[in-house]
Amino acid sequence: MSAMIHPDEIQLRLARFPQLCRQARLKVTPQRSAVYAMLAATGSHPTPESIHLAVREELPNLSLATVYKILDQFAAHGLVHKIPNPNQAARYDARMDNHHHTVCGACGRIGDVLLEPLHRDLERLPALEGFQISRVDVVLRGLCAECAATDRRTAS
Amino acid sequence: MSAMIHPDEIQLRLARFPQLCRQARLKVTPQRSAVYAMLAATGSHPTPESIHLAVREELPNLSLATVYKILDQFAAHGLVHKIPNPNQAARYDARMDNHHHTVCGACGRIGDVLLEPLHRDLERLPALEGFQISRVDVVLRGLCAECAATDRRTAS
DNA sequence: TTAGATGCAAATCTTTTGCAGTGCG
DNA sequence: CGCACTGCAAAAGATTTGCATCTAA
Repeated sequence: MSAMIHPDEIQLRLARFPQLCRQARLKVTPQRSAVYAMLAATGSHPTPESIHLAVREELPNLSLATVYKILDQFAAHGLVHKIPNPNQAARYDARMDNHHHTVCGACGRIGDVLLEPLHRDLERLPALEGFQISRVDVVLRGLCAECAATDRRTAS
Repeated sequence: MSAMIHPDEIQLRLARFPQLCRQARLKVTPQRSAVYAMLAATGSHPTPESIHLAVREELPNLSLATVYKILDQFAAHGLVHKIPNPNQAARYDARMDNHHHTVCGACGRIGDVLLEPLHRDLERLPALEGFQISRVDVVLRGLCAECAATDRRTAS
């Protein structure tokens, strides 16, 4: 379930970064570059905490508060995707296509699912009564294949 | 968008409450009854805080921690539905049919949307790779009809 | 040059926990 | 009567904020 990312894809994202910042009127700082690079390179969905930990190896003075600020700005300007997580640290990723998430209730792992057709269907729902959709978040909760297997074995 | 609830529907839910508790092996306490009654009677999606405030008029000693415990248990046993809200207090409702939510980015109001067909479609997605769905949360973010109108008027 | 960014520490907000006392079944 | 429940206060996270200092453009 955890996506492996093509080196080419990473390069593509990094190359686009300065331009994305300019569009968002954000200055290109070492901190922002490092955070973005870390996110662009991973297929996992790290928390601000773990992003901080990882980027700190390169920028030892980077503060957690700054990571939060940077992630918020990135999310607000559409550079990254924020996955709010009930009563736990939020998760972030740098994929910006329309994809959604599976959350395993046992191991907590977050996976990606493509649900492209969903958006088209949703936009013409009469039940929306004039609501203008700007983002659709779909979270599928349950058990990932592995935990489901363990569960079956452990079941009383 | 905010649902008006039939008095009959409220009665139906309340009548079912003791039975639901027994199934969940939860004792029927005044606190639990009051919290459930409050949720069953409202079409809004109150926070633990506002539930506490409302129920306190009837049970002045009710503590917020208890409200949290009760809501968690209710949600765990399927008596109510928890809507986790990014970096804000969670919201709860007592409707347990398969419905989803719109969140207005301007006024914060939460509305209900019925997306019954969605579940059937999701369950047979190959992309899930063995993931067992137990709950689907769909959150449509954007602007409600009223805020969208205001927005258009206020736009630069 | 200067508006915007950063780092630190303290504050805030939501939710959880420990524990003694209480009450439902 | 016993175990589950409650209330209180204190703790635990996650995230935000104030402010002095820096730095990208």
